[in-house]
Amino acid sequence: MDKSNGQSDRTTVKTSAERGETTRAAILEAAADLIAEMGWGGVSTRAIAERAGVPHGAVSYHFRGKGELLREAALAAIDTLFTEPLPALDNATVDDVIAAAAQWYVQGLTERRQALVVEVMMACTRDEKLRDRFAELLDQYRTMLADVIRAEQERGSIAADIDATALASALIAALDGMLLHTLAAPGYDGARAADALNALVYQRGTR
Amino acid sequence: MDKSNGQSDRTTVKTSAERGETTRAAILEAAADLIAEMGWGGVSTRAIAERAGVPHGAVSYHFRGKGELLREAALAAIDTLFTEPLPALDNATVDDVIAAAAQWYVQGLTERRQALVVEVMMACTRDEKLRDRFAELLDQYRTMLADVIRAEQERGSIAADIDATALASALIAALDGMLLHTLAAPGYDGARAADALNALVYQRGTR
DNA sequence: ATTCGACTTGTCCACATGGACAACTTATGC
DNA sequence: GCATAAGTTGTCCATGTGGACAAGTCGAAT
Repeated sequence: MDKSNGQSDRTTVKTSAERGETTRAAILEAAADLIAEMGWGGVSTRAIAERAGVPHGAVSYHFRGKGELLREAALAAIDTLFTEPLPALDNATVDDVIAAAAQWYVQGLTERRQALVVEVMMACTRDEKLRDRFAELLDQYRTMLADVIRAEQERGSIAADIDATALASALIAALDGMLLHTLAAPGYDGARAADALNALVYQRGTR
Repeated sequence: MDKSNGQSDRTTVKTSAERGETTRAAILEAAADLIAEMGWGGVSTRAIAERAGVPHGAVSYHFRGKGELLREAALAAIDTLFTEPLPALDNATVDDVIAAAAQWYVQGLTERRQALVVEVMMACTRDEKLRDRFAELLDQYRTMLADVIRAEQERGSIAADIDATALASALIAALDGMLLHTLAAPGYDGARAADALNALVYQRGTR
């Protein structure tokens, strides 16, 4: 992750520790890829190893088991996936958030990395450890969105009599739902749904 | 499905055809259960057979393969799952739909049958046949919701300058997203999010 | 130079999986 | 009655699976 050398290719010889870190990272990334591609339950450690370009035994060495590997890979991937497209949410508006999300869906339709998000949420249903750790992440994002909403309510662009936290919950759900439909149905027009959502949010504010 | 006898127990002897239909139905129901429980990729034909109370070989006999079985089971289950809680949408309001959905989520949190919906949507990502057939269903529901919205717009309870179809898309996504979060995060307050959604939809209408 | 420890690699195993199928039971049409 | 077709059941097999592990490689510390 945070190595200071330019070379990161697995074949480039470095210290043991560095080499280890590199293959470990490769395995994690391959795992995240495959979760999105095949679904949480459709991933095999062998497929992960193959995609990462390492022998199957390397997985056993670096991770305690499949569950731990998937959890770690998924949470790391989601964190970067969420942080990357929303770099500065400080002065953002709900409008920005919705737009960023919508654009992210469209842009990412070719690579299907976003499916990871839904896969993780469904996996949370069956994996308590994952659920606990993901809940933290989620709460964090919900709180951030609620703050954005409150700021806009003070500015008057969003009706003040709507509970900001509840609205944040509804909006996050709506965005994830749009992601879900975008992934599942080829004909789903996410951008148009996003516009409708925008219209709902701002219809009574002083634009 | 449409048998006229009261007895439907598998052990009760009936005609060959009836017995066949019964075990077939048992397999389908077990399959739908297990998809919701274990995830699309986590289901095995053996587990299905065990849950249905039939020997493993029965699955091979009644279905061409695992994929066909899962598809058929999932689509049938979803159809009843959607139709059942919304019996008469004819004179319904958006309010009704949101309320019904929210209540459905809470009620169903113990049995986790709703997870099936999300599992199917994710499976659509990887199964073209399933995607095509599910898209029809989805389109049907979206159209119905759009009609409800238009009716309310004529009555004036929903702002008329919002595109009904787009709003329907956004609302369905929001509801599915709320389902997703309700399933994944134990602390998620779906009812409150539903209220916020309601407030958004009706905030400018003449209640 | 030698030892040491971290990482790698290939192989092994016990087990689950999906699917096929032959041998059976049993209602139904003749 | 009896042949027949539909449904059932147990068993078999090739393949995939997760995990373990011993032998090997190689740089680092002494």
